[in-house]
Amino acid sequence: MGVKSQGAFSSESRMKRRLLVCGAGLRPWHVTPSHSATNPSVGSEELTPRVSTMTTQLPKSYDPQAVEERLYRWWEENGYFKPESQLYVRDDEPKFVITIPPPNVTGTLHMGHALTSAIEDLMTRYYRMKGARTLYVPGTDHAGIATQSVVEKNLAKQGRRRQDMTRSEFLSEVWKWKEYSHGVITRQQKKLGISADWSRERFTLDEGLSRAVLTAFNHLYDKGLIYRDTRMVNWDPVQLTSVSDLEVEFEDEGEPGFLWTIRYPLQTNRWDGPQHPWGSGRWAEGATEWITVATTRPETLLGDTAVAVNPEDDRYQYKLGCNAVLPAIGRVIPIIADASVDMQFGTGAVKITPAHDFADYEIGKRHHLPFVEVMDETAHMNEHAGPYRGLDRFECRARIVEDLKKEGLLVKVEDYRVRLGRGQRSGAVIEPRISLQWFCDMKEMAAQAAAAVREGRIRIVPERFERTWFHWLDNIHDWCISRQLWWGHQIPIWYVDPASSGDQSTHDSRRPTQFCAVDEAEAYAQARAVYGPQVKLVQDPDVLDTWFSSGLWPFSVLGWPDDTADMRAYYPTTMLETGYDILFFWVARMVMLGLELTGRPPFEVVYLHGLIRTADGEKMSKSKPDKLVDPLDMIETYGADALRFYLVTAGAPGGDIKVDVKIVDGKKRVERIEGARNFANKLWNAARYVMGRLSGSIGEEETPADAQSSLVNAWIRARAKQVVAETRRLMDSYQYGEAGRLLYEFVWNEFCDWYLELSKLSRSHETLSTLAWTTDLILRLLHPFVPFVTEELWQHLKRSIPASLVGVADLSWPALMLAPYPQADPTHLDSSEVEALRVIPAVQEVIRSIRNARAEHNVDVARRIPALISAGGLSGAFETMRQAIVTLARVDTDGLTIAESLPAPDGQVVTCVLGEATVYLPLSGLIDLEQERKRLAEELAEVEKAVARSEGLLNGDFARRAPAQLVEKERAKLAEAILKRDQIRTRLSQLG
RNA sequence: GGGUGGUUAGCUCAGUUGGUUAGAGCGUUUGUUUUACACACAAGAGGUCGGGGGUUCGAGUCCCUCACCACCCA
Repeated sequence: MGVKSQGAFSSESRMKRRLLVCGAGLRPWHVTPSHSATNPSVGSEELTPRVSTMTTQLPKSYDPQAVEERLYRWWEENGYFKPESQLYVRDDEPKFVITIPPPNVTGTLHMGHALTSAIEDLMTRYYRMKGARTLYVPGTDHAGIATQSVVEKNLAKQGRRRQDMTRSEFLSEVWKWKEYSHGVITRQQKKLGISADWSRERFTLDEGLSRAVLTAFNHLYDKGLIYRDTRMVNWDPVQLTSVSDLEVEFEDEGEPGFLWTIRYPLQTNRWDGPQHPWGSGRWAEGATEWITVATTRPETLLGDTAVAVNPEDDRYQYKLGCNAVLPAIGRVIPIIADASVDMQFGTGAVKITPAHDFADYEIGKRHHLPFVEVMDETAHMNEHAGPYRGLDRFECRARIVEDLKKEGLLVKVEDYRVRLGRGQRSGAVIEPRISLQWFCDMKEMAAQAAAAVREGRIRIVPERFERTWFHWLDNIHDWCISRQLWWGHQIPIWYVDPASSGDQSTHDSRRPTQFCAVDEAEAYAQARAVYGPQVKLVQDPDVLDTWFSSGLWPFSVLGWPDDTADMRAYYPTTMLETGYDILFFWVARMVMLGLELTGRPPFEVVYLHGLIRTADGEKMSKSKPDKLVDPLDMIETYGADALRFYLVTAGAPGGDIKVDVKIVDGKKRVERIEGARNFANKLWNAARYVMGRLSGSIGEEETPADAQSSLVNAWIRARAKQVVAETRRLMDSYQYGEAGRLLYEFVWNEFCDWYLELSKLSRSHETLSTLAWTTDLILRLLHPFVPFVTEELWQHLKRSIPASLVGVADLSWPALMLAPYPQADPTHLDSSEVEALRVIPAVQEVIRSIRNARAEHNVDVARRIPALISAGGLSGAFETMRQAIVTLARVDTDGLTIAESLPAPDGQVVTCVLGEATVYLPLSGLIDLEQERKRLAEELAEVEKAVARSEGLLNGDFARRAPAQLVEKERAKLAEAILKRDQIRTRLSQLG
């Protein structure tokens, strides 16, 4: 049975050829090796028809550095990453479109980015090979705060400050940085081998994407979803900008701090206020009544406008309605009742600072309290802070505590864990601050986004993240979208300059004082229609939150808001792949904005990967250089394929990956990446062997197939079909790690360890043909995981295939990356394949048991030993496989006896009972019969346990309730165990 | 306070409709320059799947509960 009949695998391959667009003349290799088909002599004394295993000119081990850059350039220059260049496209395969999560142009990429790239490119290459029209859109994000602060830090090193420059001067510095960082990032991604269409690369501040931002803003503004309001926001006093809730980070345990308990004097009929100045030590002299509050932020008391207690709190009933006198300031503030006060916390009375605390802000609004701001934008105390004016907030805290003590107002100080919010980028302690900002109303959009997932229009993988998705969207807050930065999309709102509008109009509240437009000209047109030609406009100086523009990414990169060919062809996209840490930041916003602006979910599937961590499970950071792993380092050390294979197989979907780094001789080593590197090398050498066989094949092709090699070939074909089907199943259910591991084991443990070894026994045309066919298949299967080594080998295979074998595998494609992914139906195996799947494992078991016995008894590897196999129904099969047993178990050719039933030989014999078959190894001089008895007795005990277990199962409810198939299986198992048991018993009785 | 995930071999981790005797890599033990590969080959050792309870003919897998760890949200 020839290999050419593997129709199931190649039938698709000639579908839909298209002409190559460009670069067809380029070839992916430098050297032009000529294959001189030397035919080394075969070991003469061996009866085994062992054949030449000469190598080609391929180096003995895989050298990624010699391959990767050249191949990448070749792919790219030929346009193979472009969907237009695809040669294998199937009508029944839906398109596959994925947009890269645009990395920030803040510097370089880390392992998280490498993981992202590895998975996304795996997906991309897989779908491309499956015949889906495939597009992977690359790009970068301007990353407002993050990039601006990097550039400001760089400027600071030169002693320069943004504040001393004009906006456009500063921006030109940022653009310079952007160019630099963009170059670094794209180089890194290319080193990883991503098959992204660079001709479609985008940047969030591009002209096109900026227009998308303007259009989106205008749409939302016109719909009334964007509004400006004075509210309490998270203020970063270092970056000098507002930040959204999501950009504030908290330590779970809180940070070490103090809880200060302070008493405020009450106004009474005997004491109506301080008679002495603050700091005199006599400020509260004469006061008789007090109210005691606890706080972690004593400096804010300067802005207190009330003290609140719980209305249910009996301790304070009589004080309600009294007034307290605020230390330092002397302001008279009321004691009020509010149900939100926690009676258990501190003293049960809390100071209320409506302008500097989120909770107090709400209380302040409920009770119409004055809002007194005591800090400026840099978190220094302002003119309302009395004697503390000009001090930094922390310095002020120290001073005021000291003064309170001096005035006898400090009751106690306790250690306390404080939950501090810090800016995600700056690390500065966030200051709640009242300011005028732009907000986006999210309620309706969030409901739509939740519905899209609930109704299955968007699928989240792994599914468990749906719960957090719903929880966040169902509790959404309005989004503060303005940032007080220079780097970003300036808010498209123009205000009327009051001086230009005439006195009348400014008092006319029906006239708009701000205009939203897509550009200045349009804003002026609107304004002139209201105010006449003399009106002057000033654009809002703030920029939009970066996530506003990246929220448009899947459609803005395709040309939205224009009706472009790409929008029509590739939107909605298929896949959004990213880390779970930006599910809210980014994914949710894309879904909300996509639904709102395009009316469609921007993608069908959200695949979330985990985070890269150190061996201790911490986040990798530059502050822990020993545990930090640089992907470029790893590529240099192990190759891009090794890094990719590791990242994809290291964990499960959505699971974090801990990278365990060892430093050996000053070099960082990661064992698992090393393992992946070894795999690439294994693959390299396996293919090298195959190509050696192919190039040495002249003269071999006439050799007729023998029964043994036909069986072996049928076996690997059958196994390959099973593996192909399983790989596809796993890939199609996003279980890439499982698929990678499956292929690893198939290639290493079956193809290399058994099939290649067995193939050495045959010089038939069929064997060569099967070698070529299987190698091609394996390279295709593995290509999405390890694109470089597979492409390189495939190109060599293409060239080393002899004329007599052309057509065995479809090598006509210009590149492996453009060739079809294997397909197979493992339920349709021919009879030889079914037989092989039964027989070969039994042969493997025989060989393994003989090897095991040899090792146990320290038989010299070179020594050939006799063996007698009492094979039962397998005797025919074993006879067929005689040569394999002889060679792989190193059995003496003349000393191998195979029969249906054989008596145990006398003397010192090792017995391997395998079920149907029993192997006897006469090893005189090496066996201690007493020990042999003991070993067999142990085996007997074990098999008796198995028999008992099976019998128990079959006599119980299992036989009645379990599926018939399983019961049948169990019966077979029992039968085999009984057989084995009886044979061991017989043998033992023979041994006495 | 609410939620999610984790706890499987010395280490790092797989194990997706519950179904043989629970797997891999690394490490480890023994042997081997066997003509593709020492980044290798051959043969081993190593696990009461965090504790307890339950459902089931059958549980690493489903349910309850407890412990510890991590993360997310307030």
